[in-house]
Amino acid sequence: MTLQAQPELTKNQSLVFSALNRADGPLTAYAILDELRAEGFRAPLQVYRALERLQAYGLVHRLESLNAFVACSHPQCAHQESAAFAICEKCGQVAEFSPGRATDALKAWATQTGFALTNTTIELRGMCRLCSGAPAPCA
Amino acid sequence: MTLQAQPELTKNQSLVFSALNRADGPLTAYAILDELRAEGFRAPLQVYRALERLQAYGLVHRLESLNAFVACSHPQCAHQESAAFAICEKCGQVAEFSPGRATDALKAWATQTGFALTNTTIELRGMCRLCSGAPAPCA
DNA sequence: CCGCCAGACGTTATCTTATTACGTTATAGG
DNA sequence: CCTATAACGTAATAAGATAACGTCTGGCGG
Ligand SMILES: [Zn+2]
Ligand SMILES: [Zn+2]
Ligand SMILES: [Zn+2]
Ligand SMILES: [Zn+2]
Repeated sequence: MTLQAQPELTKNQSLVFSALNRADGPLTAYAILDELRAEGFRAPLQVYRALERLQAYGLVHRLESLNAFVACSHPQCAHQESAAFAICEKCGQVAEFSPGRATDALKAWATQTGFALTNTTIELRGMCRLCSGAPAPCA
Repeated sequence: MTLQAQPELTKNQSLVFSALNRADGPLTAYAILDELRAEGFRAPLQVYRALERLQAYGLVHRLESLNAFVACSHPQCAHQESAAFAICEKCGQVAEFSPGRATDALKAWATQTGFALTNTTIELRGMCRLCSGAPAPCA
């Protein structure tokens, strides 16, 4: 994770960050690009460059299993602890949580094995409470 | 995961599976394709179709953070338990292990939250024992 | 003030990864 | 034999990510 200090965001970084915050779920880089064409974005690299910084600042997470990005749910805590995500396959909602005990278990494995752990990806797939409780898509 | 019963493999499935077993690390779909051009493979879809089945049979895993695939390290056990992977960023080796306690913790979170969990992705990044112990790349 | 550097930016082209669409072949059941 | 199903072959295209280049800015030493 190795979080970087966070200077003030540049214009492009702010635009990308606010696009992610407006969205009610994860966005792909190209979806962000389309969101921001009105603001003058023209090329994927503008999005990827901003995302790279935002991730380094801990404001944005990448969902590996979706090739998509979400704004951090609790940026204030800068959650040094690795984050985990529960992705609803019905409605697309993503819940971010802190997998304290799971991370501890993985760290223990790493220590035992001699693996120098720098980063952990945890992504859960399934259905959120609302979607699994009712047949209709959740609000 | 929902593992499927495993009938005998088709020719293409066998070829893809053996390519993954020959490799000493994960392969991308296109790397597999190149491996198998000599055997008559011509198009990505031949690889993706075989991978799809092999994953369903539990013989192959996809590494989400690499967009790559590995043969299962212990296919005999059909590890209903979700697998976890430790990826060395120096030498590229991948170690598969059973994250029992971590999975338990994630299941507990899901139960508490009302999330109907079907699948868990756990991928660790860092350096393997050999690479972090010695400056030279590990054997 | 001037020259220089580093960081952000813009643009194009290209590369990698994955899927859609459609037609063919092999095979098992009735 | 007829037909349904699964696997296969091929071409085209979509989706995701990066390389390579040049420009523009603001800060700083001289
Ligand atoms: Zn977060
Ligand atoms: Zn849902
Ligand atoms: Zn396995
Ligand atoms: Zn290594």
